[in-house]
Order: sequence, then structure tokens, then C-alpha cells
Amino acid sequence: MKIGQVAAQAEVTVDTVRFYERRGVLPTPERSSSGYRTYTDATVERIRLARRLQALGLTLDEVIDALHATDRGGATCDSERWRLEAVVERIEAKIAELRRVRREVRSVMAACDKGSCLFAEPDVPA
Amino acid sequence: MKIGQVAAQAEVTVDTVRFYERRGVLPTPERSSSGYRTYTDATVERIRLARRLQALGLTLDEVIDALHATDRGGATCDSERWRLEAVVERIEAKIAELRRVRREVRSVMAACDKGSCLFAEPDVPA
DNA sequence: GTAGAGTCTGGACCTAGGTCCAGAGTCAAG
DNA sequence: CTTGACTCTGGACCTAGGTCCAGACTCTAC
Repeated sequence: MKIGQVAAQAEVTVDTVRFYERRGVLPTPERSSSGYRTYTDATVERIRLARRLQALGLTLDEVIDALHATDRGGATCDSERWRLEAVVERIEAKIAELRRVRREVRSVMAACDKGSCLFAEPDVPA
Repeated sequence: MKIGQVAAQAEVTVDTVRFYERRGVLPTPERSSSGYRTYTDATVERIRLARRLQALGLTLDEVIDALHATDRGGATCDSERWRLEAVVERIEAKIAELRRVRREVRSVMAACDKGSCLFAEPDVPA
């Protein structure tokens, strides 16, 4: 398979496939006699898995790490579970932060209603 | 006041002050005879307000917009309230998205426990 | 045999919000 | 009058995850 076909099947662009290669998501591919990268279905699956992990909130570096861990063999659910737990924690920290900010925005809005507006100074009438 | 003093009082760096000037958060300042920017306390207040708005989740462009609106005069709590409401909506959309992803991560973890691990293919014993 | 589609390289570009730098000028204290 | 702290300009750099480009090459179909 050539890069375009892999990209289409994995639903990414050819640029992304090459980018993943540079970053180490994908191993250095074989080349045809004319220098074209050649791939198998396994590459499509690997890209799909990478995207899935990214969609779950892993950074690209974490995805690479996870893939390399399984490449080395010996990766099991138990041995890799912590990655997902770390993601959940990160998500929860973000949610907490967003809630904090929302509370603050609401309190500013409430203060605004009472006449102390952030934007327009309340012109205190004598 | 010179830039360093303004920066210190507003708790930002001098680079940020100059950056804010370029972006339009701050108006073009007066210059001393030697070419140094000169500021008043009002600038410190303006920077503090800008940072406050950013901390509430407004983008820098939105902050600039809000400040310019009040510069033009006529800004009131009522006329500017929508900005904060928009921020709240954005925050809520983000929270919803994070919750969705968290649900998905958890479901992947649960599936993992049942033997279909994303990382390590379950080697189905015969 | 040639047009058009695909592929190659590697480096520039994008967003957002700054941060950092060199090289030159300015200012206050000792 | 020199040292050290401050300021000036404008452009490069940072993160993250790609995206886009030119100019050259290759492959397929007509």
C-alpha cells in the first residue's frame, strides 16, 4: 500500500502519516524501488489506534510512549491502565478549573448587577 | 512612570506590556525626550483589568474588544454582560466535552478489564 | 508519449499568548 | 567618568499537533 491509500483508510492526511513517522508514532517504512513508502494494513490499524488514544486525551508523546511500550511486548491491560487513569485525573483537574472560573465569572456578573461593573465604572451619583 | 515600574505594579513583564501595546490592549503611550514610554496609574489599572478578564476566560481579542467598547464610552453592565454570558457558555461546552471524553476513557478501561485491551491485543487462548 | 494524479524532500507556516534576544542607547549612583 | 540597571527596536522562538508548499520525480491511462 502507498501512503495515500493508508491515509485514506486511516482517515488522516498523507501529511499526518509522514508527520507520525517523523515523530515516531510509525516506524520507518519500507520503500519501493522508486522510493515510495510502502505499508500494510497493520499501519492503518496503528494509525487508527493512535488517533483513538489522542481522542481519549493522551498527548502525542504519551501515545508514542504507549505504542512503543506495546511494541516492546509484554504490555497488558494492567501494565498500561495507569495511562488512562492519568488521563482521567487530568480531565478532572481541567473540569475543576473550568468550574472555578465559571463560578468566578458568575460572581462578577452578580456584582455587575449590583452596580460594580468591571467594564463601566459605576458613576456614583452624588 | 516608565515601563518597568508599570510592569512591576501590574505584575506582568515589560515584554507583556509592549506586547499589549502592539496588540491594542494599551494605547500608544507618550514618550519621554529620550524615547522611553511613559505611563500613568491608569495604565496599571488597564493591565490589571485585562488580566482579570483573561483569567475569566476571555481571549485576548475579546479583552481588546471589551476595552475598546468601554473606551468608546457608553459601556454599561447591561451592554457588556453578553461577553460574560458567552464565556460561561464556552466553559460549559468545554466541561461537557471533557465529561464525554472521561466517560469514554472509563468505558475503555472497563472494556480493558473484560479482556479487550486497547494496548495489548488479547491473545485468545484456544 | 503525454496528461494528470500521486509521491518525494525539508522547511515554512498556523494558532494564542506571550517570551527572549542582540545590539544600541539612556540614566542614576559612586 | 565609569559601572550597572534600565529601555529601545524588531524579529526569532516557544508549545502541540499538525498543514501546506515548491520543485522534482514516478506511475497510470489514454
